[in-house]
Amino acid sequence: MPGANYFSGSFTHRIDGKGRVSIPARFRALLEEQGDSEMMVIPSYKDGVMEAFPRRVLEGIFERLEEKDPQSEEVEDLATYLFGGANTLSFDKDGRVVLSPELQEAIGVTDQVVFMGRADRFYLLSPERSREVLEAARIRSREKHRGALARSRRAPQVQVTSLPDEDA
Amino acid sequence: MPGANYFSGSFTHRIDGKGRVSIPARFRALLEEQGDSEMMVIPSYKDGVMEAFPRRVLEGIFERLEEKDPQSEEVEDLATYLFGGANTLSFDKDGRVVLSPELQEAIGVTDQVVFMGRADRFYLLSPERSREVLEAARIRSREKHRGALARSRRAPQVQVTSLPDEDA
DNA sequence: CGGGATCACACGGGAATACGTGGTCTCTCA
DNA sequence: TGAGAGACCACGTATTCCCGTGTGATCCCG
Repeated sequence: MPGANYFSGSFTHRIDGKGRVSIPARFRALLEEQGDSEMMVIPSYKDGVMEAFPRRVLEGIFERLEEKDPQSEEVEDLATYLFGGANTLSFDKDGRVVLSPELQEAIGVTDQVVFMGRADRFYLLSPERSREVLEAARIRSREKHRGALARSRRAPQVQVTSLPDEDA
Repeated sequence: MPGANYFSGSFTHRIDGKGRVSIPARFRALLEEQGDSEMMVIPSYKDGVMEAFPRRVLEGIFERLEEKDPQSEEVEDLATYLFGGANTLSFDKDGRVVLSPELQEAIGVTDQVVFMGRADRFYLLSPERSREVLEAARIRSREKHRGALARSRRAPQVQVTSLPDEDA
């Protein structure tokens, strides 16, 4: 898969007795493409969810904010949050990372984790939580953005596009 | 048909014991033209329907929205829905993808799938559902867009209206 | 205009490979 | 010396490759 730019898809993997999990091969490839054999993990503002980034992405987020407003309190807090709360998980030759007991507890997992792609990052969460998150996002997207998917760049002329959604 | 820009037509293909299906040659050609040997599949708002895109189209949808309003909750949700709910199906040298059992269940298929072109994307659904969707669209088209086809000089009527399968 | 040869494409199956998963062994550091 | 981390290995299943076959479509030439 040459040049996949984003993390996408959901993958459920097993945690072994030592707390190890395989990173989905596709995610791993993307991470390695971006540099190192590691990922940064910080707690999401969403409950029971951790966010994982390639280091560069995390640093990029910070740098962009800092440029805009170097000394603001907001940036201060963010820096503390990002770097203080971050965990660097480097993966071994087999492409696995170790989830510490604290990490596991934070997302309420014991023997399975879900890796859920989310554009330039991905989530780590429990299977149950993943269903909730996905379903909530789907419903809210549908309400607020009805047609967002339909409104594509090259709007077809004649065809069925502007039809009201059916399902019902 | 060199340079066809849109997915059009309906094709019913068989799912083999391993869950593989051949992508209609025309669709495949269009997909490869747009980049890689893969397609992104996400659940449609329509019930029992999956939507398939070239990856770039999906990414484009996201990027356009993100530019407009990077941190809004709506964009957050959409990103989660799009990327978390997506499946990347890359096709093999023979132009086939595998539909996971979950995918098959989501659209209620067991041994046959319909690929239904829809402009810049296409649908995956069961034969029965495809008839429903098509017929519903046809009827609503007629009500709301009465004359649309007649008015457009170049629009080939056949393409949109006919539509029993193009293949056998 | 017809009828045979050729080609493209959908489909099936066996073989090779990738990937997730479990275990062991060693090295390190307290 | 014991606990934990990391490297290394081993295995089974699932995915991908690769080749073969049939059938329908297309082309070609009489």
